[in-house]
Amino acid sequence: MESSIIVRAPLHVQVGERLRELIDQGTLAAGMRLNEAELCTQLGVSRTPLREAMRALASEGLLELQPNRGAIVSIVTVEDLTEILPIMSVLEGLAGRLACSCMGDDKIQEVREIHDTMIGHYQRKELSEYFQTNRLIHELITEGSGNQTLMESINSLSAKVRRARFTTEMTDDSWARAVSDHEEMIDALEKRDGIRLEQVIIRHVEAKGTTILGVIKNEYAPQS
Amino acid sequence: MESSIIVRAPLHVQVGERLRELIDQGTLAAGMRLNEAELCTQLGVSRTPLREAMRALASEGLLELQPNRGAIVSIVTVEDLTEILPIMSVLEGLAGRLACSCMGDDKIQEVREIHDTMIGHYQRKELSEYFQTNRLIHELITEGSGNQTLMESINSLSAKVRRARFTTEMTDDSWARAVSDHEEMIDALEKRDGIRLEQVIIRHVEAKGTTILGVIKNEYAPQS
DNA sequence: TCTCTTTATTTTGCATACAAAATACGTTAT
DNA sequence: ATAACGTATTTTGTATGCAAAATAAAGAGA
Repeated sequence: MESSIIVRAPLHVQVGERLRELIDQGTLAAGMRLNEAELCTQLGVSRTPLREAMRALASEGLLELQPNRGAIVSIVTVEDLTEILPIMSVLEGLAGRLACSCMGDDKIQEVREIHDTMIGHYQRKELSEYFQTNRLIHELITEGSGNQTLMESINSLSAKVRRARFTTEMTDDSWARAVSDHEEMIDALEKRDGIRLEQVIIRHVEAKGTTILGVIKNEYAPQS
Repeated sequence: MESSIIVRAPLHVQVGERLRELIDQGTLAAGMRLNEAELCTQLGVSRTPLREAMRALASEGLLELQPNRGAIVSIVTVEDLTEILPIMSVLEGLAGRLACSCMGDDKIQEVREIHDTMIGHYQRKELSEYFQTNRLIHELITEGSGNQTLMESINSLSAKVRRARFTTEMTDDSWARAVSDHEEMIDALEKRDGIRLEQVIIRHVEAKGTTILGVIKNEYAPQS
């Protein structure tokens, strides 16, 4: 009787995860062509599992397959973001509404603590830490919806937004507004006011989207 | 100089489409195990393109891959529908809101015509034709959003709902309500009142969801 | 008769080999 | 020098073969 059998995941799954990492961390940059043979030697696998993994990533939108011409790391365009952000908005809103019914008191308490931590980072102008805790809050609320499908949808879209890699520098004004949104969010969550939380999140994410798109346009034309 | 070169799609793509059809039409029933060798002879291809196609379908959620144990046609459970329907609701709502800004007058006119046709089917109690035109309206509005990502999300979820294959028999009451919702929808669309259209669609789809889930529960316990 | 073990068969996972398409390169002609 | 053609090389697409895992089957012991 073996007690610790390590059932290692199929190769193509491992390869898929590895590719995801490489894309996420930018080693495989957007627009880059993927050479199968090259990747094979690099990952130490044959073409079959690599290709299977690539199909999977392609149908998730991370890769773009060009018939007889290989695959490139898909590029997240401004147009893509313009499409994605409104969707994120209503989906995260829905997650918030559901979370108000589904989350346990302890989980809400947890969000409250992270929220307070985030406020501290805001007051000390610790941008990076602020973003990290901010993201954590959104993730906890998404999880809190208790809706697996919704989580997956949001995560998939969220990954694309992150891959866009814009330099997010907020103005004092938009930052203050974001924080005030979050104050209202945690309040609505603690009162389990789903409708209100949904509205606040929708507004909040829409504003965030506007900021992002604004920043990106500036990057395209920074001299203006 | 060849003028009509038919660039036939890669095999694995063709296979993927064929599998999708087979699953959609129920030839490959939910829960059914897929034998690679069997499918290969049946489709006249080797295992490699078949397997690649299967990975792709799996990451779209149509198949479920069990390591070393093959693939089964994924089963859409009541829990899945319970998760999916609220998402459909807000996504279709968003599509409606966007459609009010994006659709051309001619397209709206087209929806109006189909709407009137649908009302005719309702009055003559032509259930099947009613559903068909109903679905067409929802699809046109989704398209009308001009948001490709949103369309894909909705279509993907919508496909799962359809695969659940419940017997949709509406009561006179819920049918009347659905029609009245549609009257309000076409009105809001023609007035390009995005906010109102969004609200109506959300309510409408939620109600449809309630009906569906109700019906399914009855099927599970029909004697009650 | 039932259960557990052992063996045989099927089925999946991976690697390799071959074919076809696309790209790169060099040559020739204008 | 440039453009166009043809060849060589690279790269992708598909098929097949072998190994490992899972399932089915058969047999031995209780």
